[in-house]
Amino acid sequence: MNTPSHFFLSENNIPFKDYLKFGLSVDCVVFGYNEGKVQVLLIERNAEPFKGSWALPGELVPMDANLEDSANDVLQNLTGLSNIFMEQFFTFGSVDRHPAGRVATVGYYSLVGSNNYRPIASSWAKSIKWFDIDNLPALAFDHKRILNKGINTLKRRVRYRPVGFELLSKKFTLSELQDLYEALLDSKFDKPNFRKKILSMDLLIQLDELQENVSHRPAKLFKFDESRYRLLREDGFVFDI
Amino acid sequence: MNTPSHFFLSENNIPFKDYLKFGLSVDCVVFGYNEGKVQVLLIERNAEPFKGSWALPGELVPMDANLEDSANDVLQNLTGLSNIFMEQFFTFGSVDRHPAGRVATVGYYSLVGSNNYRPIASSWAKSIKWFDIDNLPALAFDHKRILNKGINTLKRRVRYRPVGFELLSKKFTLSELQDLYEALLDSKFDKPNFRKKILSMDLLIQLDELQENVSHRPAKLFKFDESRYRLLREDGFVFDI
DNA sequence: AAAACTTAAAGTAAAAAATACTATAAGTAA
DNA sequence: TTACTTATAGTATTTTTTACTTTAAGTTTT
Repeated sequence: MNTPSHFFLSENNIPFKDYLKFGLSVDCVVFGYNEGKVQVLLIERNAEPFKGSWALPGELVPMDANLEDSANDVLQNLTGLSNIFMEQFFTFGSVDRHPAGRVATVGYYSLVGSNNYRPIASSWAKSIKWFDIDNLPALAFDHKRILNKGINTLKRRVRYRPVGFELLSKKFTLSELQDLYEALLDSKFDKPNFRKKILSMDLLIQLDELQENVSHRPAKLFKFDESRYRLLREDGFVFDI
Repeated sequence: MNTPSHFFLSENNIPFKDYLKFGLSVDCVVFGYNEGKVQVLLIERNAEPFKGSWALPGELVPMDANLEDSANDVLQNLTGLSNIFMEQFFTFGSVDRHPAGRVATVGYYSLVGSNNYRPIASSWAKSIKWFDIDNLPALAFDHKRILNKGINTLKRRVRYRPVGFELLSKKFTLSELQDLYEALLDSKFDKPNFRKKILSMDLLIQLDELQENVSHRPAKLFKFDESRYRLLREDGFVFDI
């Protein structure tokens, strides 16, 4: 552990092949949002080790797959969706984190719009379930640590990138958006001021539609203006809430 | 690549052992700061592949070493220093990124105070050299991409964490601090306003010492108040410049 | 030793942004 | 029609940011 290696293989006596003994996996923290609560999708393991425990969905990366492809596969199998927002956040590689060998795992988090998912109950997990992030079960491996890091990453990034929008349906009201941000940042905002701030960014498109089936004055629906966001970003604009 | 694995090994026919064929390495983006320029430490490779090319310092992670330990070793061998600020930023794992096998690499960046380093010229690299980040040579492997991602990470994080201080000597003047931030964020600040902003954070301790050997009025020296920063952070304070 | 020069550092005024609050609009339910 | 709920517009106050001016404290030049 004190001899540098792949640049100076001649200096030690360990052949390159002896370094190719790692496993590599991806684990996904899949966030959702429902009824004012931020949630995360967990599976109940159907295989040893930790059979029967709750765990993050993930897989060992196949030798011929890139990391993002592997993470996307996990999500696709879980939700039936592709093209979901997904971002790497940290890699966990402690020597003893996996009981069966040296396996490092790359953590991804993804955001699933509340009406857009359909968790697929399949044979490869005893069950799949959404958990509120403030009421989580015990988890297999070091998944608790991974999940916590994922939650912290989301809470930090949500302030400086418009990732929040990904958690809502395509069309949403400003109150829904505000509720989400209040849940994510655990704070309260003044309603008129929140409106002003969001609208002044010029990132929302107001639709010619109103909320339906509500027992009060219906709110206008908006959608996120993604192309405009890209444009603004090129000019150095930083989303900030 | 379409069959999830380490949770449901029974479902496919690939034994666990066949997944343990990855190499894992760490690569370090070591930042320094000198004469108004942000710099990075590169080595000239002394082994195949890419012998003679410039590259990021790194090593294959030994089977019994944690990632951070491995990254620390690299830095220790390179600079003779331990306890340097160091943070993981991204993991690169494309199928074909290493010509000799499937090797994923975890990127770390570290910040070295300008008077604190002594790059160690040793046998394990033909040479070691600081490069200004706006004047970089071609690099081995996918190290250009790793380096760019490291630079972008630094430039983003420097706004919200007081990492900038790590790049200066323990004692510094406000003008030096301002120059550094101007270099990192590539912008100019008004001097009196910069002073006010920094001092109002209450994160600096003013020393009873003045700058020396300057041909003009000497400035007061300050140091970063780390314990106070930790305290403030617990109360939810976020450094922001 | 005085004058010129350079950078540090304090102060002040105007502009902009964030915050707190009030008023009105537009729907449903009784 | 009235009460009720939430949306949305508007306004006034406070705080923060930005731009600029002045003074201080050293070195160098003549």
